[in-house]
Amino acid sequence: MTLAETAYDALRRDIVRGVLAPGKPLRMAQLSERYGMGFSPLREALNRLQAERLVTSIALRGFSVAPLSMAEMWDTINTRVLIEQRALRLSIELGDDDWEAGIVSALHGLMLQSARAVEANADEQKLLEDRHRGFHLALIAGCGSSWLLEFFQRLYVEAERYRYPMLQQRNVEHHRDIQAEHAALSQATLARDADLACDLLAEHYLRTARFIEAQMAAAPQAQTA
Amino acid sequence: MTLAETAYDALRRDIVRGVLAPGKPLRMAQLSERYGMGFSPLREALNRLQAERLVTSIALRGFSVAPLSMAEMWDTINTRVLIEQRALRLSIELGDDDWEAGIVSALHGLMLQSARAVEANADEQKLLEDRHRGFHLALIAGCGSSWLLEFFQRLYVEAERYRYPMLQQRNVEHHRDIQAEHAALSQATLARDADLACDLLAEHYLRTARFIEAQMAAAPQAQTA
DNA sequence: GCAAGTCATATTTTCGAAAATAATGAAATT
DNA sequence: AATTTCATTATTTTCGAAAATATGACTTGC
Repeated sequence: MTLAETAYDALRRDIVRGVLAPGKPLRMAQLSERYGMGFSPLREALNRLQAERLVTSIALRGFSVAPLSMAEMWDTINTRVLIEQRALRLSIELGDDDWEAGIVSALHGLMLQSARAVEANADEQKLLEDRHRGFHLALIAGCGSSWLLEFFQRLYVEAERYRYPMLQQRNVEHHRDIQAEHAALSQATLARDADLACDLLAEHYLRTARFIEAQMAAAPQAQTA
Repeated sequence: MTLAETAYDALRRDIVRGVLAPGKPLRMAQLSERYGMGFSPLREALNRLQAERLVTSIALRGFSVAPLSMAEMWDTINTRVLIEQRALRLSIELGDDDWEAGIVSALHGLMLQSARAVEANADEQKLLEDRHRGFHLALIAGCGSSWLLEFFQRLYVEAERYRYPMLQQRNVEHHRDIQAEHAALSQATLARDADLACDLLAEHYLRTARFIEAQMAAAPQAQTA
């Protein structure tokens, strides 16, 4: 892997996890020391991240971590529902045996990890997050549209920034609820019931959004610092 | 404007217009001479373009112009219809006086330019293209969603790559048809008839796509070279 | 004849310094 | 006291060369 790719991954992770707080200016000298490399690979990573809206920049005044806001969170969730409902319908219509197998496998992996993650360390957290994305990706992987899949990835990362504080929670009941939703969603999808699956998907995301909004209202400084 | 921004604009224009053919490898030394600058600003531009899918890259093997295909054109058009129909419905629901004024103004400018562009030089072509994007943007500018607006921009640029050969045509009848569609679309939107406006929008894009497909079948080497 | 290894060349990637620009603060002016 | 000017410092942006890696031709052994 090149240094630029290393920088991209590291910056992305640190931004999503809030280690680099929203709005924080990213100075080249500082980043160079933090990640142990010269300016070139860092600029390269920052430019990619800017195109993905995780970073903002003004010419000759440098980069900073993109800010967060409740309005943007709702926009992200609503757009996500639009994109994923369409992709899910297409997958249900077009999906083949491999697509079905992918869902079963992803759900299985997610359940295993989810059971373990309540008492988790950082590595297990990351694995759970990967499996979670893997599951939602598996649902729509049969849609046949590279644009829908790309927009899914973009919106997933953005949503992850808002979801991160929630992931830190070790609430057993909450984990169990989410697992049940995943199972129901997977079941409706495999039964090729598009209307039901789309409803469950929307409800799944809206529930999360409402939860985050409530949490944010209680402790707004956590993320929008 | 920084050199990196200059490079970004120039590369983008040359890719969209097919001056740099799809699939063509982009060698740093070559680009450096062509655009009269060092590697740094070029890499910066290429990274942004890669994130926007106008350019592909493989680590240590450099960049190349992203390829075109009929399958991808249809994916682009279909996704565009999804995004813009949603954005149009939201605009019709939420749009204020400024939004309405923007549509009237954009349509007016487009008509003026369109009448002139049949006998056009390169500058008028570019102005027409800007006005065309301006009009479609004006229709959905009231939607209140930065994600929908960003995806609109992304898909517009991609579609422009396919549409470019068509733009070269000096067919008066064809221009008149397109103008009529724009007028009808604008009218339905301002009348707040969401269902009709969405139908007209979809038909507008599908007609273009079918036209391009027919043209491509007749002379496939023009773009997919 | 053909695969695997080896060297020379072409190309990308990275660094470190120089150039260009912005931010800061002190002195001068109104 | 407030504003402007100007130098100083901090920071980004760009360049040119060095390092790292890929490519392709050529040889060698089978």
